[in-house]
Amino acid sequence: MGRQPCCDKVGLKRGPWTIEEDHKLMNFILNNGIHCWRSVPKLAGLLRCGKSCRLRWINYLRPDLKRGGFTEMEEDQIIELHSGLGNRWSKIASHFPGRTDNEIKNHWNTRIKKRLKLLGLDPVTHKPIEQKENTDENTNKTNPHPSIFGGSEENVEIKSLENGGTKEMAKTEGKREENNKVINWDDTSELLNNFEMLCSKLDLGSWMMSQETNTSTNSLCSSSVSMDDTSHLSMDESSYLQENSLQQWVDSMDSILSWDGFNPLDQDILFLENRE
DNA sequence: AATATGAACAACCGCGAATAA
DNA sequence: GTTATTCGCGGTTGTTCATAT
Repeated sequence: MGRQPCCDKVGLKRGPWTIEEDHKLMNFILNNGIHCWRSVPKLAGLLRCGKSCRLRWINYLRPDLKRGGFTEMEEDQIIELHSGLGNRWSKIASHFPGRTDNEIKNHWNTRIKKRLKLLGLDPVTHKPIEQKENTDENTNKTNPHPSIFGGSEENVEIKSLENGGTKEMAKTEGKREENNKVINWDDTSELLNNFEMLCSKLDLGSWMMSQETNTSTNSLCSSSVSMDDTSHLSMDESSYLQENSLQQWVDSMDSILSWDGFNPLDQDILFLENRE
């Protein structure tokens, strides 16, 4: 007898998320927080499994996500961390606030790996490929994870790929099409950035803190969020600003994400109104 | 213009760890 | 201590888009 599936998959939706689903999940989590992923889809009115909701939130909807291509500095740091940590992507991601383990893993597999190969380096061992067979036995005894930044021979300056990041940026900032409905992703990105900006000044810290309290052992995301910026606000100020900016953001998201035939989530709006 | 190929990234799957009962 | 449940992680696959032929 094998392991039971994480959820009853009968009647559950799979594949790419629609804007409406994103909207529902985002609204639910911002209003209620996360207590149990398994119950999230049911309570949020989604035909998805909890695992799928968690992944979508962590990798795509989290307000503190940093989008866009990786900088040269970030790439170098990833390579260095990988040489020491190996494929522990969540550990690596914890060094990059706003980046997800999935994002870093994808970037590694599609770009950095190739770069290292072009430079004659083994992406797994970070050692020169030619000398791998000859030196494996000796080097493994002394240094199992030699960094490419270590010895003079291996101290290779890693340059970004030609046009690095530009394609990704173009893609991210371009149009996003789902279910034959096209929206301008610029607007949503901008909105998320605005919210992030608001959060950094005012409220995200409080929200995250409430999540930490609520979820105790459940970590909300891989990356850590600084609480320092919220410390100067009194509780009243902070919660007032939090509710207002959150309301503004949710309202803005309503207008951006809405399309013909899309019904606003009355329940969620009602919930927000009742909080004031 | 049509087709093939490759790159990038979102999403899924299965496993192990942590926790609850 | 054992079993069941849930979560998080890493590997992998599927889909979309851009570019080459």
